[in-house]
Amino acid sequence: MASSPSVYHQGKHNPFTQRFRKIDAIRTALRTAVAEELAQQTEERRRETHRVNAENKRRSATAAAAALDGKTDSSGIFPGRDSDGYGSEVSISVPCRLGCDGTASRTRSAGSSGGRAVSRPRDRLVELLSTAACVKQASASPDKAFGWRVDSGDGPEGEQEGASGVASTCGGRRDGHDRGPTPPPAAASVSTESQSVLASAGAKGGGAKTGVRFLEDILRLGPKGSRSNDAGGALPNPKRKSHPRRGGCKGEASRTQTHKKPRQGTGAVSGPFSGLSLCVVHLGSVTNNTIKTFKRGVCDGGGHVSMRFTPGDTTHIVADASLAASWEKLDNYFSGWGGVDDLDDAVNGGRVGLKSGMMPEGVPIVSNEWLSECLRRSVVVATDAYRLIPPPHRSAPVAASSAAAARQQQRSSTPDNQSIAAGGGILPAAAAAAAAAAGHIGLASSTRLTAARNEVRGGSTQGTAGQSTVAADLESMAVKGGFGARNPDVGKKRHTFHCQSTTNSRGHAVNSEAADMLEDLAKLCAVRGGDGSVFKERGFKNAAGVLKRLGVQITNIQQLKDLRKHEPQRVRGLGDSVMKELATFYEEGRMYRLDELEADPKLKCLKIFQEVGWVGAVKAQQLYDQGIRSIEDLRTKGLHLLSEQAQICLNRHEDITQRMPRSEAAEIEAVVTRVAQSICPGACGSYRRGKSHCGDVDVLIRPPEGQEDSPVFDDLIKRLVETGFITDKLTLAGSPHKPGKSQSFMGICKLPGKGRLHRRVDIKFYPTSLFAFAVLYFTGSSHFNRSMRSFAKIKGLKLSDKGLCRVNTVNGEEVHRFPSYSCLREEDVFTALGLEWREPKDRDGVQVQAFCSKGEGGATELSGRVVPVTLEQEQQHQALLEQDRLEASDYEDAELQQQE
DNA sequence: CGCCAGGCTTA
DNA sequence: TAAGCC
DNA sequence: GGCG
Ligand SMILES: O=c1ccn([C@H]2C[C@H](O)[C@@H](COP(=O)(O)OP(=O)(O)OP(=O)(O)O)O2)c(=O)[nH]1
Ligand SMILES: [Mg+2]
Repeated sequence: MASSPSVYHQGKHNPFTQRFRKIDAIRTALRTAVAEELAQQTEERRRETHRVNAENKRRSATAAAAALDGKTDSSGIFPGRDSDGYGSEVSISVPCRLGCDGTASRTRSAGSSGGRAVSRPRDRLVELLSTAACVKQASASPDKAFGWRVDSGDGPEGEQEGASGVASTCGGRRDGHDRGPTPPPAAASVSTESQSVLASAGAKGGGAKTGVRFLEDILRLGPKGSRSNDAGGALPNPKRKSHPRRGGCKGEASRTQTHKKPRQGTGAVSGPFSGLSLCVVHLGSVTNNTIKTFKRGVCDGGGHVSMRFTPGDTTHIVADASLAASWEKLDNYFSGWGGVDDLDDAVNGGRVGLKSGMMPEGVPIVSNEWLSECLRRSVVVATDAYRLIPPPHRSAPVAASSAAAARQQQRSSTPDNQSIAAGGGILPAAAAAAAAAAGHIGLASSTRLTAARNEVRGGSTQGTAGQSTVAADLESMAVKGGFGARNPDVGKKRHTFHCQSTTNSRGHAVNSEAADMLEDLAKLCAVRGGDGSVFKERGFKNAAGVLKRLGVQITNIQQLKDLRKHEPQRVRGLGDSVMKELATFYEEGRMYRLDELEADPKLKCLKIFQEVGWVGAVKAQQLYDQGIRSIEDLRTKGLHLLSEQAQICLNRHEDITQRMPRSEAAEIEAVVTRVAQSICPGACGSYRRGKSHCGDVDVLIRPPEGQEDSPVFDDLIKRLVETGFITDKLTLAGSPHKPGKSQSFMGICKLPGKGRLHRRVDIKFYPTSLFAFAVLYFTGSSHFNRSMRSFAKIKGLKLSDKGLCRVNTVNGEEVHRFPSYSCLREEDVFTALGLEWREPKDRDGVQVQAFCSKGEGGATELSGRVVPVTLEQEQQHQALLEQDRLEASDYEDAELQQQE
């Protein structure tokens, strides 16, 4: 039924925007004279700033040098320098508040000993984070390259002191073997960065192993398996029935094929490709459109093409040739994450082996070129020249930590939801501060947090749950098969899940083929860059979503045209441009624009380049212009063309382009929060939204109670670096700590032990007063954020991670900003905006609630009440309600708000 | 034809 | 200021 | 690219 057209996706289709602009002007006029004046001043200040900036620029190098003088920040990592005086005054003797367990005091001493050793934390950090050297070394010897230890001659005793101090504090139990049964082969050469870092750290005194032990201690997954907080680990997974997908494996693909294709019954046909049953891997340059083309050709020749692997049936696996270089991707692909952005098991209850489950031996893996050749010549060409051979050693995947991981697994939903009655929400800043001081910490004190976290959310176990379903027996196979083993908690099932893919019984399996193609189109728009590319990308993406959510299988362009005429709401977002593509799609199965873009070899390159972090459309084009054509080229001859961050990302490319299973994100979160003394709500981002796989881990840290200004963050990062957990720094902002300011670190980390991949991690710190805004922001999704901010905007407010402020604007330009409302809890922000609370899991761009809706595909019915499916609907609704009030009270509303 | 979130680092 | 990222 |  009522599908849920997204009112907001971009563009000013918001009916209230315009109207608001009028109000905007009026309101502005009505603001007090004081405000006006202030605004004026602000404007003046702004100009002044510009002037000064310009001047500074002129003084360029000299100025920069001058700015830096006095401090030792030669690396420039801490642009904040000492001028503010915080740097050298930071006390690190008490890094954080006491933990709740006995370890607190020990840790504390660790902190202080480290502090003593490093009398100038900032300089230390600078040194530790100095990547220039790392990068340089990296190209030389990748293995050790990223040892953070830049042996700038600084006090080695500082290092080791720190390290040994730390070690000793944890030394409560230090038994003999640290590393446990480390397989002898390659143990030395394979030593991870963290080890090497620690090794060098400890070399002078403690010995590497002590250091290593430290991290393991933090993790509590040392050899002895001493674990920590697990109490209710909730390991056993409720077995979940996977509803056998309905019918034929041929979703709509065949449907569309029916158009032109006389394609008839399967196997019986005898053609050049009869007997061929291909499993096509949707990765790399093999796109939806490619697959479609393959399908068309092979099916016509009597063969069969699927994206699923069917043991005993599949004769060949076809994958992008470039995957041979990064086998992890294939591995990951068959481990269960389809690459299909989490329709999410978190919601659907586990999609385990989306593609298949695992990958057995014996079936040849061939490059897509083979298939192209076959199609071109209409014969089955010999595969010899096209075989993709897996690397011989495929190390056994890490299974060790999975138990711990599982324990962590199910959290995500957070504390701060319990709605509070009235008064609680918005307080004047002063009152808020008082409240906070009085202990009324809105957003989850850590205890509250843990409690809340432990409650298992609906089907969230599924990461583990899903697979447990049928999985057992494949375990062995997984290991020897060499393929999808890496992720122990990913399901493996055999003949299960034959059909059926990304959606569950209900709703949106519909139109997915067209939708997928539109998404590819979106991607290519982004890759190509240029003016408005972001919006084109979103435009296509949005259109894809609209189509998927339509709830009706479209087989004919006329259907859409009719809808457009009679129920325009349902197809909002499908404009002329998209309709044109859809028309050809439904008529002949092609989107010309897509074909064209995909045929462009340059775009293929650009797309690949842009998979590297910090390489965007512009840089990619430059690289191309320089004759670079592949990642390999980039590595061999293009390094110097890349920014420092891009170089790092390139180095870690194969690892960090993989999304990680939720369980691993949980482990990473655990390390960070533990080192930080659990002063935090933990991971946000996709993790908090309950996704089964995360692109990175976004950890939020808050000040310990009563120590608003302790340098927790710097301390945390320092330790994570020393410990070898953080292997690379991408950006660091806001260090050293300044009261009331946020800080952030973006970098790369790696869990200890073999078989681990490097992962992207973002760590942020916000003062208590901003915390609610920070959690909201950092939890996302980005679409949700844009949407909410957009909503705030039409109400004359500006929402960001730094607060929610009333703003005065003139012609859309901000002219004055009032101080932020105070919101102590995430929920308060919703309230302040007049929006209903939304669980993190419901903050993904789209629908999602296949979860609660047992019943329908469209709007959700929950306890008799219709719940808006998208924020946009909510907005519209709210906006309508608000409209009158806004109009009526605009005047006083304006009054109501000024102090400054 | 203007707008599409807002803030931050790096070069 | 542009490019890139969250 | 879609919307108002
Ligand atoms: O353009 C953006 C990108 C991100 N964010 C916020 C929301 C997002 O959830 C959070 C973390 O960003 P990230 O890129 O990690 O996204 P994610 O939602 O965590 O997804 P992924 O699993 O890809 O990390 O930062 C934005 O507000 N705007
Ligand atoms: Mg993330």
